Amino acid sequence: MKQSQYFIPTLKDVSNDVQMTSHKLMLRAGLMRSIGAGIFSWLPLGWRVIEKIKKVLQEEMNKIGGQEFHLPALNPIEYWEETGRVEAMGDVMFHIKNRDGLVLAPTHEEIIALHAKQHISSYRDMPMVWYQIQSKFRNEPRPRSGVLRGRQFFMKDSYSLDTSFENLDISYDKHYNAYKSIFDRCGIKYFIVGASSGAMGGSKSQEFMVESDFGEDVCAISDSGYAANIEVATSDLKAIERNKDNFEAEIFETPKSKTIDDLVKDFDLDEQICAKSLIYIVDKKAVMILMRGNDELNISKVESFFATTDIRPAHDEEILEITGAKAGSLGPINLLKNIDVYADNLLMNCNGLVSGANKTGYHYKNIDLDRDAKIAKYQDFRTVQSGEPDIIDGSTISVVKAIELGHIFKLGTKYSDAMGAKFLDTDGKEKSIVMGSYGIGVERIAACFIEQSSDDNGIIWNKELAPFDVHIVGINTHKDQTVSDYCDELYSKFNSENIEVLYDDRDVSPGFKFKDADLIGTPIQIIVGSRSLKEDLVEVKIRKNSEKIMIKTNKILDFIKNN
RNA sequence: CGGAGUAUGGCGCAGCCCGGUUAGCGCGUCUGGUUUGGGACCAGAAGGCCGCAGGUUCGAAUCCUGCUACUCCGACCA
Repeated sequence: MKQSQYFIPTLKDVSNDVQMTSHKLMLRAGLMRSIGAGIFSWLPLGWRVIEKIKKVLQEEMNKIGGQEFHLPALNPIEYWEETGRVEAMGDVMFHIKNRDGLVLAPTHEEIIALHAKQHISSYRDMPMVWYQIQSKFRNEPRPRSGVLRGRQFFMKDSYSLDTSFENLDISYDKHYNAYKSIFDRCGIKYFIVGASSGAMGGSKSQEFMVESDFGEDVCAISDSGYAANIEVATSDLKAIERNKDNFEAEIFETPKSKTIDDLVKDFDLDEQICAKSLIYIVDKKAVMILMRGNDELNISKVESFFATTDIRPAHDEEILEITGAKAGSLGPINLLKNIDVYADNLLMNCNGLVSGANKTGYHYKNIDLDRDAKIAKYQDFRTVQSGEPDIIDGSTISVVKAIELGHIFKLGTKYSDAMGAKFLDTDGKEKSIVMGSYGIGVERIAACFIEQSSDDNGIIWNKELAPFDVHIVGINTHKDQTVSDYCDELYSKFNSENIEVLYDDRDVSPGFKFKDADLIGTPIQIIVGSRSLKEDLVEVKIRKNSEKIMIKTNKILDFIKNN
């Protein structure tokens, strides 16, 4: 591609609003432009990068037997009603206003299950891996950080269809390995965490994560290799030990202590033994959850424990009605209404606890959960924090922010049951197809790569994702005929050898070309100037380390082929 | 959805508090000339209903009200 005829609108600077390095560089290098919150145009150079990513995705998916589809973004809502996801998706799904019954698909489990129902009827028809790389639409409440969270974005989504959960394990493992190959080939540093399945449903799920301050996920990782999304992360902290002395529970006045912090300060107590009592409305039913005073409730764990997302904190009036006290004085003893009380594992069989008395301005001390309270179940409800020992070998956990690049799910039969996607098994019995679903954010690969591979001058592409293999920088091509002749010759030679080449033949000063070349960041630049050309040499600049190599003009093609 | 901020030629910004000539600056663009190995220089030129709608005022980019868009923070902790 000759740069004088190619649209690469590079910029010297971008608005101060743009925070993320990758976002800045995508704009500056002329890869992409935003036309609204979470909506982007890919410009020719950026589109080449997206195409490179797609190629890696296609090759690795094809290797595990994937078959590429292209499913419509416009979906009849009826299929979404069948699986109950119109409600589950809520505002996230776009609804078409001037044509009843159409939505924009945020994902494609329903349509896959539909086609499976239409045409998969025997165990002989499986396994299948169906995938696509296609635009997804999600009405994100707050798009952010450039292409990281958009309202329209590309997703590589694939779906496995199997005859049994054992075979689902095989398809899942194939995807797991394919995803590793994909991110390895892209040259991205990532880690894999166990995750919550959330609204998708199903059993096991894992996420492929890139550590970044701009990430929206929080993960617990340690040197031993422990890695889990904070939603499901656990640590090896032990429950508080029982005191030998076991005094009678005793009520005491705490008029000024509204929070655990107040209580600790006002009465010089250990924060650990001040149990906090949280009232939640789960599936319209009130429950109390007891936590150590210094612990944070993990709402994802609550969701998966109760197997529902219909969870909210109780309102003040509800709290008063249920407990007989205002928030700040709640506890497991003397509740007004008979509700189930759950407690975090770290409080298991504890005594000597301090907690509210369900009488505004009063607390109990010396509470023995075994003796004084009725705990429906002890469960892990807490959020892991940095510094805690992990469950592998006690290595210290760090809690880091991360960007979710990919997510793989064992869905099971949730969607096939709902849509009636069944098959006849070897035993002649009708069974539901067992599904898995697997997604990768295409733009996020580009963004994460740039986050990890750039310097002050611009992007540093690797071979796999680079929009072009080489960039010929012709010095004074418009003044020096020998330079432009040689560049032209090199350019057509590369083209005939299928080496993807960008040739800067513009009539601009050398400095300008150097700056743009570094910003665009192809792995190799070939700098052609009259001085070196007189000695039959050209200069090769390796972008990643700025190494400069002088090469004989007749050897340059071999050099590029071998690098 | 809660909070904060921003909106001024193509891009990046100043001006606004404290209303008052013709709304500035840098980059980019166009013309001519000089330049050419790390974003050249000189001269000239084009390009703005100062986000939208109301209001206050003799007079509004500037003050007030409403709306819209965008950006950032937050959406367990009783």
